[in-house]
Amino acid sequence: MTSKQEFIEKLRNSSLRPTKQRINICEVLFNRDKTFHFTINDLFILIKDKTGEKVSLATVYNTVHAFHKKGYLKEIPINSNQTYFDTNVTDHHHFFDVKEEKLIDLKNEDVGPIEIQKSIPGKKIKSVEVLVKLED
Amino acid sequence: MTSKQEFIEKLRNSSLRPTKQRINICEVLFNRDKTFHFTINDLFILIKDKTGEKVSLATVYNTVHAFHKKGYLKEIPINSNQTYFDTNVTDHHHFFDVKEEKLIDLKNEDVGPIEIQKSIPGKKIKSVEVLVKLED
DNA sequence: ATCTTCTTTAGAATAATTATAAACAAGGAA
DNA sequence: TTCCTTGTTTATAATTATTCTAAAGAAGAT
Repeated sequence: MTSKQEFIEKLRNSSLRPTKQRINICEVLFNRDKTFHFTINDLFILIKDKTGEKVSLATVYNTVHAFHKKGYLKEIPINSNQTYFDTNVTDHHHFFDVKEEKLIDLKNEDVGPIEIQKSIPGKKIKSVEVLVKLED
Repeated sequence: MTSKQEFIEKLRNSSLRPTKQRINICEVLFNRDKTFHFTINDLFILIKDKTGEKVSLATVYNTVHAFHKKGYLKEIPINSNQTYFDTNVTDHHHFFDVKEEKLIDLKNEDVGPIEIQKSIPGKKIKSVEVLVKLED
């Protein structure tokens, strides 16, 4: 459980002004036990439901992108009509249940080390992500 | 090099009528040495350039989806504004050069075997794909 | 030839995301 | 505090990839 005050400091330290909207979004996103997978629209609805205050859709987009840029959110590479984000920014992988359009975390141990044996001159590896699609 | 006649047979065997448009698309997609990564829009433009005949955008969508369904194309999971497809439908992985928005194949040997140690009751694994993002 | 079914097509509809520009709020300086 | 600058929010419009629609056209069977 992170206090409102801690979110304010975290935002300040990232040179993001701690607005009411951003603090609300922080509380919805980061006051959780488990990792959270969401789309912008999921979040938009959740904010209203959980905080009782409405934040405009544009602000949700702005804030999620700002948090992503600062490294507080991770974008999950799937082809879906909507973009998925993850509050777990550590190195890890995903199951994607194609039928139910649901993401499930895979711990790094569940996948084992992945050694990339090829390299591209002038480029370095930014991330290695495994997506395991599930069917019935 | 596959002949037009062979494409016609391939289409018939897949219960897809061999129309002029589909044959043109086959020639653009499958008469290649190397694997080919593309977006619908890439392909739309290429068809005009390579065959001199225009195929409507809707038909390109229809055909690519039909080929995908039949297993002649693979969809590559990246978050991009456009969906990427691959003519290499064998089990393999990708580099994605984020800056240049370019895909590069990774052979299975370049990545090594991936053992998924976790399973979800009632679900089976459909595919395992690794995406390695590259930066400068 | 004729008929049925599948396919193509242009254009409209949809839906996610981004841009715009005006109102507003934060934080600093006086 | 009050003023000022800069960053933020907001509703709405614009953009863009993709899907839908319905009419015209082509394939294949009879």
